[in-house]
Amino acid sequence: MKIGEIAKAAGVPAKTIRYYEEIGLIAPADRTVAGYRSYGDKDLETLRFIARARGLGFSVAEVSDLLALWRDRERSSAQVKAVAEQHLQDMDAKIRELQSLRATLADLIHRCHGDSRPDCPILKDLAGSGS
Amino acid sequence: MKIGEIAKAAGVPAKTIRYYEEIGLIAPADRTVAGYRSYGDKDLETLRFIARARGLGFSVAEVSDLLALWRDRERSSAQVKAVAEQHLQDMDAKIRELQSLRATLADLIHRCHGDSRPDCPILKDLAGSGS
DNA sequence: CTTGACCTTCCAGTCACTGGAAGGTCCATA
DNA sequence: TATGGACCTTCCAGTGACTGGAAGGTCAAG
Repeated sequence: MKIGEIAKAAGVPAKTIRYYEEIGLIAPADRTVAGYRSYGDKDLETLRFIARARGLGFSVAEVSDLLALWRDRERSSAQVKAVAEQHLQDMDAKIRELQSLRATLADLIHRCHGDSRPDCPILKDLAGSGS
Repeated sequence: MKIGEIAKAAGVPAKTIRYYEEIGLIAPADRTVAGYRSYGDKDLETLRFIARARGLGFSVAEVSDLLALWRDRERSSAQVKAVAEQHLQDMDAKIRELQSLRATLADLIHRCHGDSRPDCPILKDLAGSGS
């Protein structure tokens, strides 16, 4: 496969694949005589793995760890679980933070009548007179 | 005030204040004879406003809009509310997305026994054999 | 007069791409 | 055989919102 084909098959832009190669997430691809990158089915599997892991919000560094674990027949599932659980904790922290901010903002919006008059609790609060 | 003082007072790093000036979020500061930036109480209020709005998750561009509205005595509260509501919708979308990913990940983790054996549903799913 | 804390500018790096320019390759059609 | 268009290549720059660090200027205290 050339890069455009594998890109379509894996659902990852060709540019991103070159980028992954550049940062060492994937191995440098074989080249045709003309210098075109050439991929096989294994590369497609790898890219799909990466795409799924990124889609779950794992960072590229985490994906790199997961890839190594994936390729290691000797790994323990505990190792994988540890990476996933760390990520879950990060997600939970982020969700909690967003929910807390959301609640504050929703309250501010609720208290703003939103008409043609200039008086606005949102600005008041941001200016520091609110709390 | 010099930049270090206002930075401490506003709870914003001096570097960030210079950055805000550079991108035009705040006006260029007055300078002392020696070339040091010099700030007054109004600048402190502005920086605090910015810090609070950024803390609520507004982007710098949104903060810029809110600042303009804040300084405009003729603005309607409806204008402010519109900016805030847009941001609330963005936050809601992000929270929903994170929660959905979190649920998928939590399920995967739950199904992984996490012992010394290599068998792991997390990797299986990422490899595409899971769904 | 020196020390150390502050200030200045400028350049580079973060993260994970994305866009675009300039040029090479390949294949089908006129 | 020429040519057009779709593909490929590399390299450089930009995104958002900072952050770190180097090299050098300024100021007050001791």
